[in-house]
Amino acid sequence: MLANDLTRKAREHLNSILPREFYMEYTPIVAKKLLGKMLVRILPSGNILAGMIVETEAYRGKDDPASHAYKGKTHRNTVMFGPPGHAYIYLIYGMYYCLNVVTEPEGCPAAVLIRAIQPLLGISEMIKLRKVNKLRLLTNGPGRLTQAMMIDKALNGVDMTRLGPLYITDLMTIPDDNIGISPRIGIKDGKDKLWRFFIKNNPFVSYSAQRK
DNA sequence: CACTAGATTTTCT
DNA sequence: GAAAATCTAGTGG
Repeated sequence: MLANDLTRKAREHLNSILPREFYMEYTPIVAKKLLGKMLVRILPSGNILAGMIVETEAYRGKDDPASHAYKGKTHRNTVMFGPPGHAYIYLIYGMYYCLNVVTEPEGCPAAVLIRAIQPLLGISEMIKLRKVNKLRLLTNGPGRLTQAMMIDKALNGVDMTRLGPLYITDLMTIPDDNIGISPRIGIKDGKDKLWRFFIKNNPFVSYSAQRK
């Protein structure tokens, strides 16, 4: 789709918020369904930032050794045990934040990590926040997109099914043919599970070698 | 483009 | 005290 058409479509869908039921299903299914949806961030200044989700990973509970919830509830992962549709945000490697959406019914710990987006609205603002000049490096990684959208622990627990500082809307549905699947990135255990999903050949997917 | 060392600090054992 | 769902900047092809 042409860049101009995408931008117009983004503006048209700013208020088509995904309902809580969207997140109730088995997490890998939700992770796949989130491709093509739009992450929207309203800054304290009122500026609107938005981008299409192009890469996700599913994390579950006690059947998933890669998950923060594998060994039960802790202070950090409490949100994962709560109702679906809320933001689970944590600090990784001492300096970057990762954004997840909680999935599956309350009490069943699980979430989808949003690994990359394609910038659509507020791009110049994102460039200021990230201090990079290359468009491709703006939001092609979990730590990068949170920096570009001013997302940190202050937003942990936010309900993303309501209008507010952070939410997700329906932009489009990606056909199965255009979806790539692989093991998750950056984990030690759980590499046998194929729970990473991405839009094939999209330049904003993290790691160029893993884009097909 | 491919590969990698080093940064940095919360979280849990 | 060790590990961590990462990124940047450096080297070399």
